[in-house]
Amino acid sequence: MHDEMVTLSMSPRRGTLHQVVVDTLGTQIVAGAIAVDAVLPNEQGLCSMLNVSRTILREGIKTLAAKGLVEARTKVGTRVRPRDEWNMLDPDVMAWRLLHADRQNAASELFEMRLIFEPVAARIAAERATEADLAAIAAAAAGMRVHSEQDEDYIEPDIAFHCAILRATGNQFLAGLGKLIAAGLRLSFRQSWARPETRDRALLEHEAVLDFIRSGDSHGAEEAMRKLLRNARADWKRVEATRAAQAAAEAPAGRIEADDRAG
Amino acid sequence: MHDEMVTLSMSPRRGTLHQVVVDTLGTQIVAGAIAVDAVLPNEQGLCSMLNVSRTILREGIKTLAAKGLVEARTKVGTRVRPRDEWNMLDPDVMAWRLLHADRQNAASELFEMRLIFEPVAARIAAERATEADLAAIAAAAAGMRVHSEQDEDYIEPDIAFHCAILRATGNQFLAGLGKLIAAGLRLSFRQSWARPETRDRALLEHEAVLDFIRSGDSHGAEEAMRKLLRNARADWKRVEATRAAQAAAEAPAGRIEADDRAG
DNA sequence: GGCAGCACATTCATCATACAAAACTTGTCA
DNA sequence: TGACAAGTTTTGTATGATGAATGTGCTGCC
Repeated sequence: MHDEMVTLSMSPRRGTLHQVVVDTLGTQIVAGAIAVDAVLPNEQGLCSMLNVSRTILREGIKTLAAKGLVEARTKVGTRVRPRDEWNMLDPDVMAWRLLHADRQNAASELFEMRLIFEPVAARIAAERATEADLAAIAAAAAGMRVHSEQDEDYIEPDIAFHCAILRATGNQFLAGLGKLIAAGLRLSFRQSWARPETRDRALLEHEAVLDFIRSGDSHGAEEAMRKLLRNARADWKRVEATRAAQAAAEAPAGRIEADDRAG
Repeated sequence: MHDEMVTLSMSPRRGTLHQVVVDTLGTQIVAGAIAVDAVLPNEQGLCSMLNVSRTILREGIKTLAAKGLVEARTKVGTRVRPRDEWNMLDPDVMAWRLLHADRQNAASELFEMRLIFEPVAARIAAERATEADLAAIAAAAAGMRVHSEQDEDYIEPDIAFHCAILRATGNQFLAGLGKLIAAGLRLSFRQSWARPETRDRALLEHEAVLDFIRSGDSHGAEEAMRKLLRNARADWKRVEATRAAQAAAEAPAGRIEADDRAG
């Protein structure tokens, strides 16, 4: 029937068996290890591959179907849907892209998205934010300042800051994008602020956005957020380039393998 | 334990039992008939309410969990998650909002989203669109012109037009927004172009966007798309106001009920 | 030889039952 | 009064059986 073997590299990640099934299959599909339009092995086959019962397998398939990755049809089997149909805005799908495949593209596209809507969101927040919204944004900024020394705890208030602004727009679709940003920051942009001076600059930029929003200066808030994101993207690109250079130096794929510890 | 009874108004919609479970529970949750933070009846209870086996019920719950609506935990039961956690960008969740609850808010927020993203997408498309992208956009515009007489067939090429532009950006997150727009247009904005002159104007506006993109005029494309969407939103608001007035006239909730057939 | 219609086989859809594990509650004991 | 342990409730997991749908191939007719 289908020539290409589908082999699954088991990776028992999180707790429940359900999660293992979803993560394993989701990762493989997003990474392209199971090609688009390919038919998965039938239920019995998948059960023995993953060492789970049919109950669990089917629940996992239903979870993937809910995210648009697969479609089960009687007699024909469970087929991977075309990429256009995937719910790219689903946090899990994005996480699979960021973690196991397509990392650079996904991160770059996420920055492009953020540059489109976050400045506008900051502008709207400056116009509409309630006292409670302002308090939430201010609290997040304060949290960033408190944790600006240790880079580990720095990220959560950063996420909270951006989510609070999105929520302050009152638009639930915009607020929903916060989950994408959170996943992106947690999974991919940690290393961006490894350097203290980067964190310091980012902190000031965040506080500037807060001030503009608090004073109701919508244009200022928009521009401040745009500047913040442009700089964050530049930081990320620099780190990414460094990493790529290191990777190229460490694993030259059979080419010259000396010369890499020069100044 | 929890005082508030959870009663389910059965509504066997689409084909499979799984769909019935997901639609029924999803609708009730989004509509607020099952409150946030409420615990659903246990599996046995839900099974008898919905007349399905535990297998099907659990698969449905897993689908809802994949969209962030509920969370099942041993011993504590299946709880409706806070609204912030819902995947508002999931097409199904948005469809439930548009169809059964919160229609005006959802539609209005969707227009705000579109006004943020689509003009920029048109600009990017003008810069990056490949020949294939241009062909797809042009074909959709042609389809609109062909079907500009019958308002039924008008909507699909309209959807295709906007999706093609989003896809032409090469950004898969932006492309993912296409599914939201498609659902919104299909479910909520049909009546906007009931009048032929509205369709004619919209057609010209779409063709203008196409021309700007084709000629690589990114600024022009952005502005043309913005104008298109502003007008579409104005149309929708007018129709919505008319509908609201009619509803108020027809069901005056015990007030005066004559005087409504005056010129 | 080609095409239409029918039987078949495969696959998911659904159901029923049983046991395991987890967590909140309660009761007991120090 | 506190902590610890047992019990009960709920979801998690496994298994086997039956039903429905559909692609495939065969058969027979034209």
